[in-house]
Amino acid sequence: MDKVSWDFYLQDTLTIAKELLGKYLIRVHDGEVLAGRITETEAYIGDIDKACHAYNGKVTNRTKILYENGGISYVYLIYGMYYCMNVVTEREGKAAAVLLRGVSVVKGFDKIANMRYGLNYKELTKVQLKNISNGPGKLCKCFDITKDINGEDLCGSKIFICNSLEGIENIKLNMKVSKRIGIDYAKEAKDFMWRFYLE
DNA sequence: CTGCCGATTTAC
DNA sequence: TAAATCGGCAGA
Repeated sequence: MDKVSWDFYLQDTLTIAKELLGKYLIRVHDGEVLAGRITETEAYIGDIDKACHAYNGKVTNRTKILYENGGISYVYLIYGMYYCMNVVTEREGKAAAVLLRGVSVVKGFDKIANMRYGLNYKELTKVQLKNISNGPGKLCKCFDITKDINGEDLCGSKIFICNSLEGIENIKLNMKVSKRIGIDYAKEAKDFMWRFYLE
């Protein structure tokens, strides 16, 4: 496995958000390898972004992790019932991250189907297949990403990202750019074109 | 301590 | 279109 190295995460956040598309999120769960190809991301940059939890230098127990050196995870609970996973980016002192909004499953099908729906992969309906991991809360459920993954080293062995996977073809698809989702409260920042996805 | 609210999902 | 559901955060 061609694991992404620590220095990748110190780059500019928008660059990382785009570069993450097509890479593979790997989760090692009870010794089993689960993998998904990243298809959708969003950037959050504290300095200028009212939608960022650490906007304008805000530091709380939850957000302090966003100020650390890139290369760790930031997982938080939203709406009382779903987790969202972010990749912390840039150098220590700058609060920024990339939210993972969608992946397509490439490895660990049965385990993931069971985690998500309590079914075997072959039992899933067309609709369930289509919607299995196409949202931030959904992919966290698929990969069992909860708050005990918060702060996890992305160069460690529990969860990390790879450029390529053995036996998996790297498909090249077109990248699209748009406004971010679900942040209507964020004034002018809601219109930033910081969402990136593969067709 | 109280009360509001959200980087979502799903079912009605 | 609305309900589910709870931790973080601000204000008192």
